[in-house]
Amino acid sequence: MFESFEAGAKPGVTTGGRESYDERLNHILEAATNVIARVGYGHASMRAVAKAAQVSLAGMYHYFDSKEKMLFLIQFRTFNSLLQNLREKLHGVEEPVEQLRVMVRSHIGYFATDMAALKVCSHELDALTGSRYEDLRHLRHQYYELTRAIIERVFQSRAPGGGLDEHVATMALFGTLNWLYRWYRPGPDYSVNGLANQITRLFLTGIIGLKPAADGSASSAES
Amino acid sequence: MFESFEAGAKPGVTTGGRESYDERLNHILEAATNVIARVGYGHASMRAVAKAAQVSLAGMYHYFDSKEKMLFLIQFRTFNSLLQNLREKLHGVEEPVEQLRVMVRSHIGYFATDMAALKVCSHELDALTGSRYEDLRHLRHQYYELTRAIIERVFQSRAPGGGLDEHVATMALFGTLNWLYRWYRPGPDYSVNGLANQITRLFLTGIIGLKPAADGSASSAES
DNA sequence: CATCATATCGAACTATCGTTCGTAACAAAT
DNA sequence: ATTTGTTACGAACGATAGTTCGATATGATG
Repeated sequence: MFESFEAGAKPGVTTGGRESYDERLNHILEAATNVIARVGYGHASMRAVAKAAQVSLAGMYHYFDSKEKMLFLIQFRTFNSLLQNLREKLHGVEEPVEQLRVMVRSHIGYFATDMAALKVCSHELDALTGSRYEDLRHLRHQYYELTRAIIERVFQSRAPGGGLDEHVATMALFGTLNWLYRWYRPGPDYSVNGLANQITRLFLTGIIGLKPAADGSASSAES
Repeated sequence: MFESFEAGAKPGVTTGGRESYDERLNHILEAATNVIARVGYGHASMRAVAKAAQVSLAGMYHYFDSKEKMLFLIQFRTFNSLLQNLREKLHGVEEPVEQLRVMVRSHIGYFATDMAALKVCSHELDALTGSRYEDLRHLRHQYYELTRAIIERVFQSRAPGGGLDEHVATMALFGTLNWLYRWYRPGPDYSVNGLANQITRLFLTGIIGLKPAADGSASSAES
């Protein structure tokens, strides 16, 4: 289904250089991520990426065939670790509301760790084409299904027959989370956990709803 | 404060042609909006816009100095009418919760009317530079302040001392609304009013909160 | 009719884009 | 030492980008 995004074309490991093949590729992709996050994929020239990565222009084409493949690698790796990250943190958590809190905190935490990568994944969704677009869509769909399943369990356990559309609710949450890159900068004002608690609570009970009981979620500050 | 975005450089009205200057400009901007919404500002070439508007490439530069100015005109006009639209619909509505409902319905309704324009305004926010960016930021800020004031009134009237951050709540709502262009297509499944009611309710009372009784009538959320 | 500003266009200019080619440096293997 | 495959780069290519220029057509004005 997926093309293996690095095996196959991957050359033998070079032990002599200071960096291995994978390390070098990561280094270039990281620089590319920052450039794309700053100026957008369309205006991010390969020359600018090469300069940021301190590699020659032609030298980059040793690691990927094209600019679009470069973007694909960035998005694929980011979405993969985002998904894997969420699955790990969800492990052992059974309570639906707590699963939702874990999901929100995981997403915001990942965003805080690598803002540039998540911005590229949120903002440049349509830049890929053909099979590369489909592969990414498949990954995104897994993330969507995981989240929607949590929301459905919250519905069933807390508000059966509530009348809210699960798809609308899920997309509303993704909208809130994917819009973070436009305004949220982690810092003392809004810590990751504090913001995650606020958004979770907002999504659960709204701006005039009751505060959910339990949970060590202090309203103004977090632990 | 603003540069008048059409006066000053506006030539005299030509009465002879089939279209006036303004009509012609609108026609070109409309075509440009559709192209940019489809392929993104970075990949939308002036040649593609010219072809879509059925104008020669050079002929477009009679209506604006540059590609960036073209994008500015699109965003400026869209945000202006979005803002004016909201102010009109808010006229005479006093109840905070109803004001919020009007705001959400107005935004979604505008989106349904001109999806391409609102997509361009949501997605190409950073493509402008310098004073043009500042002018747009000022407009967006007005829209933000208007919405935030409504949210604050809802807080005060329904959930005083609730502990939620107004800025977070406002940006969460904008995230939900600005993300619509990625998934929402108006139709029989989700009508504008239906979706607006769902999102308003979700924002007010969350996915497990109480359903607010009917419409503007007070739903006692205390206890 | 002559004049003038507006409106429009074909063609070309310059810059920059993504990409490729030929080649040199280097490490490991023969 | 020679071969081989990987890594890296300077230079250039063809395509396309935004923009400009000069000319033409047109309707209004005197």
